Formats: sequence, structure tokens, C-alpha cells
Amino acid sequence: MLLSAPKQGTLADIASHRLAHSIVTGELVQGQKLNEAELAERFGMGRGPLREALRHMEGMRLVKRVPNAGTRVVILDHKTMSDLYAVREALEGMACRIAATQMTDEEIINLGVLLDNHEKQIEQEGGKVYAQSEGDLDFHYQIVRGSRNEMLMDLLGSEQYQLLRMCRYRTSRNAQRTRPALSQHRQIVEALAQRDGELAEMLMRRHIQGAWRSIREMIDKEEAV
Amino acid sequence: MLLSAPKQGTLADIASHRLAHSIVTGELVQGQKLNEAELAERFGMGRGPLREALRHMEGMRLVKRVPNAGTRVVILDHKTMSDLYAVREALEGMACRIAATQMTDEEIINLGVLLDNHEKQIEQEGGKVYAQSEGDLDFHYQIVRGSRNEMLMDLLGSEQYQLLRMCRYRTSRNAQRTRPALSQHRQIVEALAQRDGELAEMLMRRHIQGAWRSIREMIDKEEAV
DNA sequence: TTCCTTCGAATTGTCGACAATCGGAGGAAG
DNA sequence: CTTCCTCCGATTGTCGACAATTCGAAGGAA
Repeated sequence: MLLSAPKQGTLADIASHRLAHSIVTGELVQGQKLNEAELAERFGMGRGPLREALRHMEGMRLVKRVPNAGTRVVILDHKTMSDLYAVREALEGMACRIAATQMTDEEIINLGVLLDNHEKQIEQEGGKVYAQSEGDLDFHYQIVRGSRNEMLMDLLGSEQYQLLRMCRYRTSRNAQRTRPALSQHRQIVEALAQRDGELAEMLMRRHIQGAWRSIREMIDKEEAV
Repeated sequence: MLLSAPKQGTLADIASHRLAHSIVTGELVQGQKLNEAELAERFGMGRGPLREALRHMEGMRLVKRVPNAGTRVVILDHKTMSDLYAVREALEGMACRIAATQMTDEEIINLGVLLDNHEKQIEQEGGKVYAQSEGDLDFHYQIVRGSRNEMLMDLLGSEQYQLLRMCRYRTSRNAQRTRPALSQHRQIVEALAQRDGELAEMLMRRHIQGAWRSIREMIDKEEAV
């Protein structure tokens, strides 16, 4: 998992994770106002740690805060998602290009194994797309790690990606894209194995563009209703 | 200015700005441990708001925090800066390409005017590089705004750029690059005016690569001492 | 001398109470 | 009936005190 572990540590850290999870899964609805006292009691802590966690959420762009007027869950509208995917395309494209020269042979092989497992999962439990999403995020994150760029790992990893996960969670019902996505992943691994950074970047960019197109179509269809 | 205004608002916001400023300018030395009680008193506030501000700084990557062990000012080492400039190249390159199709004619003209002022400043007070840095950041930020991508504006604007400003501040003494930088800026505006996104992106990427090379050489020279 | 243990001061983490501010209900004037 | 003002409840912002934890120093044993 990408958001695991820190069930220990300061209360503020715990609150951060619970909040992020609640927002990503939609338990806290978009645009909903977050009442500090109520949340603090639900989490069994004072308002101090909770406020720190809210500040953290603000940095992650999961909430918007207005002084003296409370904080609200961010609203993932069309433009926000579009912007997100544009940024993602640029960053992950770069990560892929660099990873082609920086990853070890072993890491690339492991990437292939990851995809094998991923394929098995799809065949076994065809409908369970959530696992796919997680696996997919894992695949992307492994490549980002391969770039050896700490800032990129931060930006695309634990922090910034919560927004993407939120986006995914909302649109995880349409599973029809898992197959082509897996195929594209394999192409990317192939390019990495051949140490062809330019090709790997191009494939990754197209892959992300495809994902965005798929999501956009789904949203448009939803909004038509 | 990019970090102006919020001298009003919550104490936590004020503390955030004062902290960011102190860190960027080096008043708070890299790696220095930040004592909450001491800072709170210096800012004339309780530890509550200050802790929120520290959480904000953590999100900006200006400090590192370890539970139960305090927070320290981040250390801008060679790799961190390298990673930063790599990310910047990808993001600002993208911004530039999109801006070429999204900016209005008026905005591009204003960009040219900005450079004219910038040039005058250089001629008038040849040594004052700080103004150059600010102006330069302003130029880059105007282009990012031209991309109409809110996330990019967030990433490269008020938030993430503090790290870059910190980087700049340390290396602002070597002014010899202001001239070629201005020239490259003009080339970029030219490409934008011609609505040539690909060229604009390439020029911006080279411009940033050049800036990084300049900084790296300077650091290497410094480390040799 | 060197290493380990123990203790204590300093610092961080947390809470509850108080002050400041905002939004809305309700009433008065036009 | 509308508009504006006033007041009140609710929520956010802030503080001071207390609990928990860590780091380092002092002291003793090998």
C-alpha cells in the first residue's frame, strides 16, 4: 500500500492519514465543510493536533481553507483533474526517461514481475478494479523511484498523489481500461529494458493521456445525466 | 513581490511567511534546529499557531520534521538542487508550451515590457542582483500563469518556489549570468509571440538548464575551498 | 580509560478554556 | 414586501498549563 503504516506517531500524523483516507474514498464528500470540534471528537483527540493535520491536508491540496471561515474538502471539477493530468504527464514522462538510464536491471525485471502479478489479479477477480488501481499506482511509483529524483518521489508519491487517488476512486467503476493499460505498461517496461529513455517517455505520456481521455469521457457521460 | 501582503490574517499565516522568509534568506541557517518556544516568543505568539506554521513549512519542504525530536531547516545539498532543477525544467517547459497557445496578445506584450523594465534595472544599478532574481521569478511566474494551469501555478508559484528562491539567494552573488538570461528571456517571448509552443518549450528548458549549470559550477567552485 | 546505566532538564505533544470572528435569524424602517 | 441593521449562536483562532518523550550529563563498574 502507498498510505500504510503510520498508525503510530503523533496524533496529528494519525489524523492526517485518517483524513486523507476519508477524503480520497469520498467518505467526506467534496465541498463538505469540516467541523474541527466534531472531527476531533470522532478521532478521539483535541483540536490542536487536528488543526495541524488540516494544515497538512491544505498542503496536499485535499482541502481549501479560508481564515475564520473553516476548511472544506476540495472539489475535484473537470478543470482540476485536467490540470492534474497535464502535470502528471510532464512529471511522469520525465521520470520515465530518467529511469531508463538509472534503474538497475534487477529493478526492471521486478517491474515485469509486478505486471505478471497484476495480470493474474485481473484474470482471477475480473471485477475488482480497486486492486488494479493500487497496483497501477504502484507500477507508476516504482518508475518514479527509478528516476532517483527525491523531489519527484515526493511530488508524485505519498503527497501529491492523494489527489490522483481521489480522482481514481471516483472513476474506478469503469474497468474496461485495465486491459489496454496493462498492455501499455508492458510496452513501457520493454522500452526501459532497452534503455530507450525517449521511447519510454513517449509511451508513458501517451499512457497517461489515454487514462485522462478515458476518465474525461466517463465524466462527460456522467454529467449528461 | 511574490511573498508580499499577508501581514494580516491568522497568526499561523503570519508565522508561515516570516519563517519562509527567514529560511529563504538564510537568517535561519540550514540544518539548524528550530526551537518552538523560542520562535513563538520571538514572533510574539503561542506555540499553537507556530506549530501550524511549521507543518506548513514541512509541506513546502523548507523544513524536515522528526516526531518527538523537533524540526530542522532543510539542507540544500547538491542533489536536492539538481532534483529541483530537473523538475522545474519539465514543469516550466510544459507551462511554456501551453502558454504559447493560451496567453493573450496583451499578456505577451506585457511580458516584453517586463523585460524592458528588467533591462533598465540592470543598466541602472548593475550590481543589485536581488532585484534581478525577483524580476526573473516574476517573468517565469507570468509564463506559468499563462498556462492557465492552476496546479502548475500552485506548484511553481507561491508554494514550491520558496525552495528555488532559497537556492537563488545563496547563489545570487554571481551576477554574470543576468545578461545571457535576459537575452534568453527575450527569445522565449519571441517564440510565444509567434505562438510556437515547441520552440518556446525548448528555449525555456535550455534556459533552465543553463541556470542550473551556472549554479552548479559556482557550487563546485565553492566546495573546492 | 571506556562503556553502560540512570537520572534530570529541556523540548515536544496534547488538552481544555477563553477570546475573536463570522453567518444567520429576527425585527425595524422605508 | 424588501432592505438593512442588530444581536446571538456557532465556529474558528489563540493561549497557558500539563503530560510524555528525548537527549545529554553525571556517575559507577569493568
